[in-house]
Amino acid sequence: MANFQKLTPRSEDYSKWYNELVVKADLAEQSAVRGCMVIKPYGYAIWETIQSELDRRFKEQGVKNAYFPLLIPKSFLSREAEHVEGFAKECAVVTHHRLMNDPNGKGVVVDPNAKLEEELIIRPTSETIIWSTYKNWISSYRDLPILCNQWCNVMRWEMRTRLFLRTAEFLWQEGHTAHATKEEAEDYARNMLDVYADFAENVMAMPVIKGVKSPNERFAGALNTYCIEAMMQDGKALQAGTSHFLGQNFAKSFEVQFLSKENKYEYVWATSWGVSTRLMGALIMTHSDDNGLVLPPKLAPIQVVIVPIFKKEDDLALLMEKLNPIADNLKKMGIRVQVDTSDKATPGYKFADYELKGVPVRLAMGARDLQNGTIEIARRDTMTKETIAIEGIEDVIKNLLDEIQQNCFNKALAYRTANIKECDDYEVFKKEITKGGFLLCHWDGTPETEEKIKEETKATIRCIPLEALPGYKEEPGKCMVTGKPSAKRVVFAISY
RNA sequence: CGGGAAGUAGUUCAGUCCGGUAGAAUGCCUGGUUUGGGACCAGGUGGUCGCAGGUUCGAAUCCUGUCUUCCCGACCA
Repeated sequence: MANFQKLTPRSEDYSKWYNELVVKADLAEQSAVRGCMVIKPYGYAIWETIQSELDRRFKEQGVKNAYFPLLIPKSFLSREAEHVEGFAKECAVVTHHRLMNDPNGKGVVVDPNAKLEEELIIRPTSETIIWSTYKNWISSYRDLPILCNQWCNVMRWEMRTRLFLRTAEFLWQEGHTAHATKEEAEDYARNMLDVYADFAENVMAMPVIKGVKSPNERFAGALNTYCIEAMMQDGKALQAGTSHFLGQNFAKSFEVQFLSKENKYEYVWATSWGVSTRLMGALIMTHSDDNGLVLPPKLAPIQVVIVPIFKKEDDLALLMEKLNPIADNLKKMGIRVQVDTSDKATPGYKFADYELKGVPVRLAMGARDLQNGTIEIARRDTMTKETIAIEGIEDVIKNLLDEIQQNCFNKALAYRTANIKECDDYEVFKKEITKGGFLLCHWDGTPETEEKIKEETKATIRCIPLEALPGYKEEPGKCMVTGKPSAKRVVFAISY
């Protein structure tokens, strides 16, 4: 244990161990550029898996990928009043297009003669540039719907950043759709929420609550914002994905009209939806433990690692005679396998290192196993291991991966269930909310009450659930603050 | 932008109060012994002490200024 420098989380100081874990796990680090992050290769491999799984689901919905410009003319952003209000405070602005040698001989300076006539904004989101483009793509009802998505980076100059959860630059996908009718657009926004929820629960093994944002928390320029909310291991809420029904706001701002079957000009209806590298933060904070990352198998870049334990080259050769066929069979079954034959680290070091990286299943074989015809199989989620016969190991592993995937989800769901309570008394609420977890409360539906609660407790309405949570009934009641009537309970929590 | 803290080896930090040869652990390199849970021994590499002034025979240490980072608020996917 001599070399094992502090990885152990001080659970009460979650963000600190989280940073430590991530850096140690070779996922990402903060770069010299304020608040931007460097995602290291192993971390990026996780992001690539997220991308490919989501992309497949988008395409099933008829979505096509496209790419739009990084720089947005300042005037575009100001076309939609609420939108600019929401983003103006966090925009990076390009003002010049050239550098020159410093006349005083100190490196380079901005050339004052290269000032742009109109400043350009580095996209914080692409609604405006995309809608200015859609104007040229749409003239008839036959052009609709347009279902586009782009994978890109965006920049929001936040006051304070937090690795993965709120970096100045982040990677994401943003979908932007245009529809002929209100109903179709609303359905689409709602439908995308289901795609996100399905991905979160079945791929990331992260239970989420599907809901609607209150007007206060709504996206700038949207009529309705759907979201999925997840609970992290410290009881705080994290918004993991959003889908917005934008109405005709952007169509009107950018003059996007189409000629209907009835030969009338109408404004198109819009949606936008996105998830970001924040999902990587969600992944880590949902499943990881004191030993490092825990990855659900469907997202693990390495699903099975095989570690031969040997002293000499000859021993390794004997072991590989047994291990190579296993590795080959697993690969044929579509399982991502890595065999670590390196002699540069001891087995103990390798074990700990793959645990840090969250590899779901580890196989180890040494001289002892070779004699007995056995192999050691260890699972990351429970940190248990057993020695079993080599025969039929492939099927055991396949089943085990499924079981681990399910167990990750069950564990997270059990934690969430244990930390959700109903609350009808505001004084009790004030105390309970500081302990973390979600509180289901009645709310009178007014922004004033929500604002008051936020000021007094820092808690916000995470969402108004679309359906009753498992084990709860949807029923009317009275607002816990004002006593006014409420149709159903909403989810309150402290959020990231 | 308010309130706090910190900048010293690749990394984590000690040394600063009370000025006097630049330190530890870890990492990295070499050699040997090891290898079933982050091995051990020996040797080696590695720092304009954030930057700029000032005080002093002498500054990592004292003084002034400045820059940067982190934490807590306001803002947010």
